[in-house]
Amino acid sequence: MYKKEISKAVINRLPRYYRYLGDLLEKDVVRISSKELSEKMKVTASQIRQDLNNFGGFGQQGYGYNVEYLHSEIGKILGLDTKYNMIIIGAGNLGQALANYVDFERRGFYVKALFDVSPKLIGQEVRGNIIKSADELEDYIKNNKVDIVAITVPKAKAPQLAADLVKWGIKGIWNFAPTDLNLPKDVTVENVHLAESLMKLSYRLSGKDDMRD
Amino acid sequence: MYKKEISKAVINRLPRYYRYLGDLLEKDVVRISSKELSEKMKVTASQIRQDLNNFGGFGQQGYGYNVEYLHSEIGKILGLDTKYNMIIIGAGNLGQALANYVDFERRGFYVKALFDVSPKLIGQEVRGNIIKSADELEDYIKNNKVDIVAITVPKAKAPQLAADLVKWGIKGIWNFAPTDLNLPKDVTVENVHLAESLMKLSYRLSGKDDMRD
DNA sequence: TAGATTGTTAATCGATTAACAATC
DNA sequence: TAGATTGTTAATCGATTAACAATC
Repeated sequence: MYKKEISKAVINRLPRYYRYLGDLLEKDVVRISSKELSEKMKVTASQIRQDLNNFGGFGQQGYGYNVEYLHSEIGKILGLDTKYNMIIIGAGNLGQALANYVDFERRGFYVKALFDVSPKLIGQEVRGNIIKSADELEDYIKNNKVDIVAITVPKAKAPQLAADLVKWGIKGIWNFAPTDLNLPKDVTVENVHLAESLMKLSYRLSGKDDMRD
Repeated sequence: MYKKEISKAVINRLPRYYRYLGDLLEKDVVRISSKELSEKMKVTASQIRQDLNNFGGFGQQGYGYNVEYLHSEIGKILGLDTKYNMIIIGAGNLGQALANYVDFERRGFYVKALFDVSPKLIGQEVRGNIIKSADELEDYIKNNKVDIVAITVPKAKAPQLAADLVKWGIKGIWNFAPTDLNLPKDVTVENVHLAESLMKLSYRLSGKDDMRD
C-alpha cells in the first residue's frame, strides 16, 4: 500500500485545528463548515479542506463537519489516543513547570519521573514524583517503558545526554536545550527553542518588518 | 524607499543561523563558507546565501563569511542590539523558569518584574524580583517602559489580560497560554504552544509518518 | 594569476488558493 | 428538489535549489 507523505506544514497545523475543535466542542457546537472555521482561525477554507483530505473525508457535502467526530479523528491522527510515559531530565523550574502541566496528562502524556544532578533537588516532590538522581537514569530506562524524554538540562550537557538516551533505547525526545541534537533518524526529536522564539519577537518589534502572520 | 518583504520562513531561520555562528565564535572559528555551514546545519548552501542576501551582502567571494561579523549583523537584524524590558505575568513554575533563564539577559531581554494573583506567590523573590500583585499591573505599566510581556497565565484568563495590556499600550506579547490572542495588528504576538509541540512529537512517534525533518 | 566562493538569476519544486463537479 | 458545502482537480503563487557570472 502506498503511503502518502504528509508535508510538515500540514502536520504543524493539525494541533491548532485540534485546539479550535476542542474549544467548539466545549461550547457544544455540533457542526461547522470549512468556511466558518476558516473565519475563526484566519486561514482559507480551501486550506482546511485540503489539509483534512490528506487523511480522509471527514465531512459531508451540504453539511460541513461534525465537530466531535472531526476533533476525535484529528486526535487519533496526532496519536492522542495513545498513552505515553514521559520522564523529565533536569528538574529545575522548567522541568517542574512541565511536570505540573496538567493538560499534558489529559492528552495522554504521563510524567512518570524527574531526574536531576543537584543534591538540592533530589528527593524533592513534584506533583507526586520524587526527583531522582541522574545516576539512576540508565537503570530506570532499562526497567520501565519510557516513550518520551523531556530534556531540560543546560546546553553543554544535552548532546551527551541525548546520545546516552539513544543508546538506552529512547525513541522520542522533547528537547528544550538550546542546541540541535544530531541523532539517528529513527529517533524523533521535537525542539522547543525559547530563546529563538524570543528573537523572532524581537525581530518583529524592532520594526524591520510589518508582518501579518 | 522600497521595503523588501522578508518571508516568514527566512525569519524563522535567522535565530538558528545566529546560534550556529555564536557556537563557531566560541570555538574561535574566523571564517566559514556557505558550504561548510550548510553541512553543519543540514540545509543547502544555496538557501543560506539566499537568506542572507535578503539583508545584504555579508560575505566575500573566494573567502566566505567572517564569523564574527556575520554573527553581529544577524544579531542586529534580529534586534539583539536593543535592550528590552520584559515583565512576566503569571509567576508559577513556567513564569519563574523564564525569569531564571540567564541567557535572555545576555541577549538584551531584561526581566523587570513578575506578577501573579496568588497570595502564596506575591512577595516571593525570583532572581532579585519580588513577585507583585496583579492589581499593581496597570500602574506598573503606566509608570515604566515595558517592551515585552510574557503571559504565563491559564488559558481562560489570557484573552482578557491581553486586551487590557493592549489598552495600556503594550506592543509586544510572548504568549504561553494555549490560545490565540486576537489583537490589533500593531501588537506583535509570538506564541509558544507547548501542548502543540508535544502533539507534533506524538504524531511522529505514532508512526503515521517517517519524516526526515 | 588561478582558485574559491559569493551574489544573483533562472529553473524547479512544493504549497496554497481558486474553482467546480460531486453529492449530501 | 434546491441549496449548501465538501472533496478534488487545476491554476497560481511562493520558496527552494541549481547554476553560473562576478569578483575577491
